Amino acid sequence: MKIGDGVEWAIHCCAALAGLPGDGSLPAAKLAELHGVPAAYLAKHLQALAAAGIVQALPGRRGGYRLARPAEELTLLEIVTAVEGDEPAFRCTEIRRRGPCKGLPASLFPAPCAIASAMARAEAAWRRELQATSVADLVRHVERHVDPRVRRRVGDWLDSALS
Amino acid sequence: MKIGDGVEWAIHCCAALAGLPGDGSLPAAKLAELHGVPAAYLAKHLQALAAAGIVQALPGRRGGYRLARPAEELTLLEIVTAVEGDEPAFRCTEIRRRGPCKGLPASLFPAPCAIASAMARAEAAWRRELQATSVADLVRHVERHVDPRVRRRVGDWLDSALS
DNA sequence: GTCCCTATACTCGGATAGCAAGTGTCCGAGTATAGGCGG
DNA sequence: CCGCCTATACTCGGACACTTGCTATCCGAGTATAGGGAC
Repeated sequence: MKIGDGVEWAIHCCAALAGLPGDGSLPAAKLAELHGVPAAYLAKHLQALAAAGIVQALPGRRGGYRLARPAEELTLLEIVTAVEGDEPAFRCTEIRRRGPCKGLPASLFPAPCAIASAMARAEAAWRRELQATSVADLVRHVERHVDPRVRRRVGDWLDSALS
Repeated sequence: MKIGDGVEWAIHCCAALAGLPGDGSLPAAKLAELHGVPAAYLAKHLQALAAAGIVQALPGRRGGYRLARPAEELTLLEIVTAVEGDEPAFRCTEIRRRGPCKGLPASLFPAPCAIASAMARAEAAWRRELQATSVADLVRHVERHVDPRVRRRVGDWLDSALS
């Protein structure tokens, strides 16, 4: 089980966009430079975020990306789902119907497999926890717990990038 | 994010072994036939279960696998961890230190990244839920909610396999 | 009849190919901007 | 001086290679069993 790097990049990008002043936007190349990741590949994930309605792509010269909705309403679950897909990690292949039970009518297996149910419960708990954190929470955490010198460094870089 | 098929097979195998009478054992080939999966590949995952101390491999002619511990003490989390590995799905690559913050001393980043913390909380909730279900729970569920005709079919097959 | 020995057949275990999905990259379509031109 | 037009430069969007890890398979090492033979 492995979560792709794109998820981490996407969340960091959303947090950065949420920290921009006013309705400022940032192009993919700048977001990649800010996080030190390949620009072309990050663009791929930003497309996924745009398709999911999380960020808004502004075309043209001075274009870029900005959050499509307030950071307060944007949960980590939405970002993870947009990048990784919405199908569950565990997929029951109904192996209980294979082997000696092959050929038995499907009506004999009404309830879902107990294993699939348990795994689904676990994933639901995982999603619930991700939904409890919003991008605004991340921004607040940065404002409170990140060293001022780091914030200053990032702020200066953003000023030069936005000009 | 995707969980390999081997996890589903491993849990089904543990449930089947837990349902065996007395200290009976079942070889990998029979477990594969019972579940309709490739025997050689299932053997690979059974090795992982044996290495983790979940099942016990009995060598020799009449050998096979049996549970190494009581089904009541065996949780789904242990099985999933044994097959998929114990490293977390989300791994923070510390991209906050790259880009314009590159070169800043590491002492400026004492607390873990808020994103990594949130993802870790979600995974902890996932593990907690998996730990709440034991293999014995699965067996009980089968005894209560699975159609008697299905249980009969599997029981007959097991009798012929154990002889 | 009992014990021992040997050959066998079956088991697990690790080392070896194949494939799919994630990873990384590129170039083309489209648009807001900046400058130049005409009025 | 003001408005319009055009060329430009920058943006996003989708199509194209590559690498890692999961999927699938095989053959060799080891052992309990079954049978036969000697006592």
